[in-house]
Amino acid sequence: MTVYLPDGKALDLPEGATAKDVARALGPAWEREAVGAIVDGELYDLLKPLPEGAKVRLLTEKDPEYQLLFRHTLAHVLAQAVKEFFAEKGYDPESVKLGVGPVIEKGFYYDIDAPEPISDEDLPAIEEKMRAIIAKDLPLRRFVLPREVALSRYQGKDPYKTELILDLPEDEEISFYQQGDEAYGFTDLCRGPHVPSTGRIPPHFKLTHVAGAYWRGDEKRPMLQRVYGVAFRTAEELKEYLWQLEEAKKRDHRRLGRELELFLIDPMVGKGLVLWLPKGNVIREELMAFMREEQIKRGYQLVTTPHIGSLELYRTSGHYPYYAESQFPPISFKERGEEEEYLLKPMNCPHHIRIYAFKKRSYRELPLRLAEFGTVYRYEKAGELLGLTRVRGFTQDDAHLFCTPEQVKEEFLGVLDLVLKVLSTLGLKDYRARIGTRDPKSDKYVGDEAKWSLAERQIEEAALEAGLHYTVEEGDAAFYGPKLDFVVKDALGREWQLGTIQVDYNLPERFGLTYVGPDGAEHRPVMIHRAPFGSLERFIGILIEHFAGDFPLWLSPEQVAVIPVSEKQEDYAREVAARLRAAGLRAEADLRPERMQARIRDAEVQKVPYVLVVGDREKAEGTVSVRRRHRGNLGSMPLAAFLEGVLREYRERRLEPVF
RNA sequence: GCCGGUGUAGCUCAGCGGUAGAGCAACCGCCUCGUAAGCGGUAGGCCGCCGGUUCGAAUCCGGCCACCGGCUCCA
Repeated sequence: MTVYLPDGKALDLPEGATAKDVARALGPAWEREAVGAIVDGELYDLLKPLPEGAKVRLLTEKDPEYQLLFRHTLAHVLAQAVKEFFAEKGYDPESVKLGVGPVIEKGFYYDIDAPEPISDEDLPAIEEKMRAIIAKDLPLRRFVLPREVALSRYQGKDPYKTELILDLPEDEEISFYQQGDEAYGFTDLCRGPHVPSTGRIPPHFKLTHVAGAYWRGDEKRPMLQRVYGVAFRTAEELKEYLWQLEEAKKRDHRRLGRELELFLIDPMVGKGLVLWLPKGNVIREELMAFMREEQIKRGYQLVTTPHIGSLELYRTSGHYPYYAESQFPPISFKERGEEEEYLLKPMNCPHHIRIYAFKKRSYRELPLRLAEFGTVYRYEKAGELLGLTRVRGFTQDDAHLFCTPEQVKEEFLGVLDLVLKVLSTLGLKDYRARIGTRDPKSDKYVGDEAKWSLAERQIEEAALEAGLHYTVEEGDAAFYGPKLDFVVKDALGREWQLGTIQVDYNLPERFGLTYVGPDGAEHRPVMIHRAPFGSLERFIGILIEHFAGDFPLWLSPEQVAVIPVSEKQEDYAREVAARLRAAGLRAEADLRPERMQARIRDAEVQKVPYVLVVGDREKAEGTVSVRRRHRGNLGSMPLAAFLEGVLREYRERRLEPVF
């Protein structure tokens, strides 16, 4: 057979040759250094036979793909170590059954059905066994078995592997990787790729935690134990990762929320229910004021609707009983003889729809844009709740745009512009856009296929026109329509959906909405659901982590702290603070009987953007000594000059300080 | 909801069968101070809740609750 090297040179090799043979042909240095190969753009190890005519580029430990190889092998080493761990406890190694063990972002995991729970305390012992396996430098071998033989290895012993084999397509090769030999080693069903021997795994890895994980992600199936690990090429990378993890924990919005007194989640009030403290509420109010301004500029009208609605309303919309599992149960008065039942509102759209329907609408009124900071309640599963990012009661910056089919694209683009304005105003650059489409195999969607396709096409066209980078994810649509979501990661790498724009042809149909067109006939409007922040709770949670608590001036709960050097300047400090407040700023004089240094420190720790230190000199001259958060003393200036600058920073919602 | 872990003062944590501790915060007092913690004192606890084992439980066991890490779900 013939393969081609990156420089175009052909290499003749015997049939069934691997990248290892390529390395050998290139000389002893390559034979020693090679760990894998890129074959026709695909990552191969040294063990898998090359296809005829392949373009082969060998990889060494310097190539980034090396990480994928040894992380994958580490998963196998982990599995072997866990089997040994339980064997030592007196269990039959066969009683440790294996699910899947893939490579993930910074490392790997393996899903294991163990005879008894694995706890975090077991990890050091397992890790030690892994290091021993690596030290033995067990060579890896790849082999292929016919389906029947492969099945017989696992049937009656390991139901997970059996199922994996049964689910492989008929024409797929069933490969195994063996490290070591029959006497000492481990063999796993695996498509690879791997490093050529366990000794090629750098020792810079660490088992991090254990968690339950349903077999194949299905909550109706057994739960396996997932052991997670991280692994890097160098000790520095591992150290850096662990350091970053510590730093990320300091940004955690739950921690900062308490330290900065922003919000409280009190079990006595109820889990997943947020109490906004005065300081956190400032952030909410500022964000709402910002959104109100933007919406009014863009022709929205504001409405207010109640927190509950009749069950009939949600039966019509389809939210009930479709989402019954994640709703607080209906409020019923049947025992008092009243038939009517209510639902704590899980969505605002039905209320807004009824506002649309309250009178006959003309095409001249469209698009009609109804906006509301609507608080909704959803009964999220207890184990899902997380700080501000996953709660049971939250406020959406919700709006529904009712328009003609012809107006959909323009309206969608208008909303997209608003979402991007929100993201840029807050400096959120690290987001991804995701178009959620309908999964044709699922029956959770309402409405006919033609309308779905139309809506999906319109979203994609608008996204393309706006030059947005996006991914399309099938099955991520709402039950009534496809959507464009903006997704960000929190400090610990978890993804959260913030803004969303949804095109909906179905709810107008279900509610029988119409408008009178220029032709005098009745037509069906289209709805766009949208929430640029998504939920204020989640959005602020993400903002806290994004800024690490160092909010830009316009969002800072306390914007200026005035600190007199000693008691002698208290009157001046009070006067300065009063002038700032009169100008609309959030300013306080700190008159506590602490040393000036201590009060400055407190202001820093509380992340107040500006501290004005005033002593005898400032008092005499009518100036203030300006100190910027994290930057230190900037020197003195007239109070009027400071005020002018800081007001500009505030009103323009600047991310960067003026001083 | 499921698997594993953790609950000690407002916060961070020590104590892990024998009368409950520290630092910070709070409160009181002294110091009157020039850009990130001045000094001294006082008070603060059903050791998450309920039950069990024990002469004796913060400590061991069980149940419940809350939280943490994942999984599942997310209009």
